[in-house]
Amino acid sequence: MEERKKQVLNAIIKDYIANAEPVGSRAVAKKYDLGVSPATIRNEMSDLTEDGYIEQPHTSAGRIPSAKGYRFYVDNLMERPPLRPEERQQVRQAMSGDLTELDDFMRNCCAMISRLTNYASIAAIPERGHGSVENIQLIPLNERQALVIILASTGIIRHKVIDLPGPISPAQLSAVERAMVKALRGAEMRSVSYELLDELLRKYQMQEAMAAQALDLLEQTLRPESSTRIFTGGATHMLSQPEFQDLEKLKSIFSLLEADNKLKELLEKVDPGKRTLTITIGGEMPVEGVKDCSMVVANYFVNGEKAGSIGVLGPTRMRYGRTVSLMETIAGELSRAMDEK
Amino acid sequence: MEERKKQVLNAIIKDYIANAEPVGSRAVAKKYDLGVSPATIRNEMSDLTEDGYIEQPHTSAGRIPSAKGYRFYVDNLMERPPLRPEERQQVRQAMSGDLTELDDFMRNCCAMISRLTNYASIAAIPERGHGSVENIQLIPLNERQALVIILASTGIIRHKVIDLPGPISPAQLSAVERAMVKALRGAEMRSVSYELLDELLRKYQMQEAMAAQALDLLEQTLRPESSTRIFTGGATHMLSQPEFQDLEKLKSIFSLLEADNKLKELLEKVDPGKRTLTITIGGEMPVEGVKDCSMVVANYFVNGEKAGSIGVLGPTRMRYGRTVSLMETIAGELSRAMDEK
DNA sequence: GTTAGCACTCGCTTGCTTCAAGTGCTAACA
DNA sequence: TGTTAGCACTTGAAGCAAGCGAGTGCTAAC
Repeated sequence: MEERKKQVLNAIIKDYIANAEPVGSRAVAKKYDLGVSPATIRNEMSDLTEDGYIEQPHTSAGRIPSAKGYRFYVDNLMERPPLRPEERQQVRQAMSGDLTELDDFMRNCCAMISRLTNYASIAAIPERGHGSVENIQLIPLNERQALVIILASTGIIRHKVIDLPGPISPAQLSAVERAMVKALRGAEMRSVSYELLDELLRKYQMQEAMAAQALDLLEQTLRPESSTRIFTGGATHMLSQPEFQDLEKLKSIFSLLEADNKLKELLEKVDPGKRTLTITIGGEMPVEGVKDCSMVVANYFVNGEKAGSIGVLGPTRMRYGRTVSLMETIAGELSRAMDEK
Repeated sequence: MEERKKQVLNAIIKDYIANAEPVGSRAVAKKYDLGVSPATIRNEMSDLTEDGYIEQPHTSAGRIPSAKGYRFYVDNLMERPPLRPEERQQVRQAMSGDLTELDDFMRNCCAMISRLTNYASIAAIPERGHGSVENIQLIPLNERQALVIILASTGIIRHKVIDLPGPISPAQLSAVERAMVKALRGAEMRSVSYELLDELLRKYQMQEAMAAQALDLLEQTLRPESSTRIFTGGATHMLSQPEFQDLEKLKSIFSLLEADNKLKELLEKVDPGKRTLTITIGGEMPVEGVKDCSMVVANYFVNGEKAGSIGVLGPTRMRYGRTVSLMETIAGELSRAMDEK
């Protein structure tokens, strides 16, 4: 694409992101000093429309960016302004929270993101946690129930009340506990599975009955149905976006944000995978009802392994550059906070 | 109030709750068979308007109930239809969830309420829990941190990672644990405080240094800042209420529902106290921004002591009777579920 | 005390006009 | 050949008047 076309596209997108109103040739010529007249801009805009980068809501209106236009902008034109000191400060503060109360920590993190971006935020953490197993404790509650506590190397604690397969004395339970610790200390949290434990326990030649009990315990604790925990924040901000004055659109956005399983699916589908960050724009969104939205999702890592993802959901008219800068910083800080311990 | 006036008021409120549109004299005469003509109804309506039970949006419209009208309705006219079997079934199912995972249980409970009412739901549980202390465990994580686990008689488990006042060996910690259990087993959860523990520990003549440590532990665990936990659900339903098509109203409702501390305050102020249930209507609402809303809040009890509250937030044009029936049932079932253990 | 009748009020809808923004085309210009 | 000025044209939004209809309040008769 010729340089001037890029400049025109850039001007249109910047202006539209700022004002949420169709941009005319006159406005481009006036505000963004390209050294040419509105008529020339009009010609460029006509070309850009033909190529699908911008659209006309109706004949007598200016142009608005299309999904393709945003995509080009994000890939080629966008600047990534560094965070301002006070913003960096807010990120730091959220990160200084107590990691052992992970739920509160993540909720707080979402609140911080929404405060800084004015968009909705979504975070996912794997239920099993990450890092490696540091300790396992089995605490008898009564004859038929016990509390399993797994301490991860990240400092995060998982706990779950489980039903015992049969009456087990505290002494027996403690023997099971010792065997489990021996077998699993140092293992990767995410790799701790029914199968792994089966293998390990056989290796350590636990007696058959006890092994079966331990397996059952662990399976209950790590049951896959609760494989991801979802947090959201700042949905209210959506009400203030001029493109979401339409109640129907709001309904579909809010019902998505209230449905954890749909959010799970969404986050999985837009996951950046090995990369740190991914941007999904409008029609690229993999679920219905939020085709007018964009997402910026970042992964964070513990020991080089993906530990979770966190993102923002906003209108396609999103301040991409700023949001990307923020999410990159946050993901980096999150990785650091969890690695450190 | 004369019988016929009551009938007219009842008819107007019922109709307005059902259709969300001003009710005219003709409609009342036609749909609700009072055996008199529209003209007579008009006279009654004129009186009711004068007395402030109903209002006219403008001259040529019908009447809508005022807050005073709703209040009279709720106190004198309202019927409380029993739950339908399938509704009762849904309540039962939500109550059959795992109480030890109290957060999930309450979230699920809120979801059920919102599904049945189509209003937003709010629940508060005291962080300290209720019932009495059944067991306390201190688990060393490292030299400077330990995990405190408190098992309540309700079957609910509280846990918290605390920073130790100084390096304590596992043996020492276990001595502290034994002393704490001895001192506190059977005590009321809500009464477990710094002061009580101080007294108890002295009685049991723990050595000074260890007592100080134990006190510090417990104080951290029961720190008052986290005194109530709030859950919400079904905010999306508000978007479908015809009276909340106005974005500004929605904003104030949603921002309230996102602010846990404001919800805490709200629930405290509308608390039924000793009674099971309270209804707060429109202008009676104690916080700004939800003066167009009503709330039905119910308490549930463990051993005759208030254990928490749960309620719905909807438009003043709420189906009060139905909602009251539902909330009474739920509060009853909640009390039962927590008492049983 | 109740009712029929009727004039009156007032918001909502419809259709019309006007306005302003912005385009696309053409012809002139450098 | 690329750029620009000029201008006719399109179209949604805003403003306005007329007509409609739901509903009222009053009066007089029952």
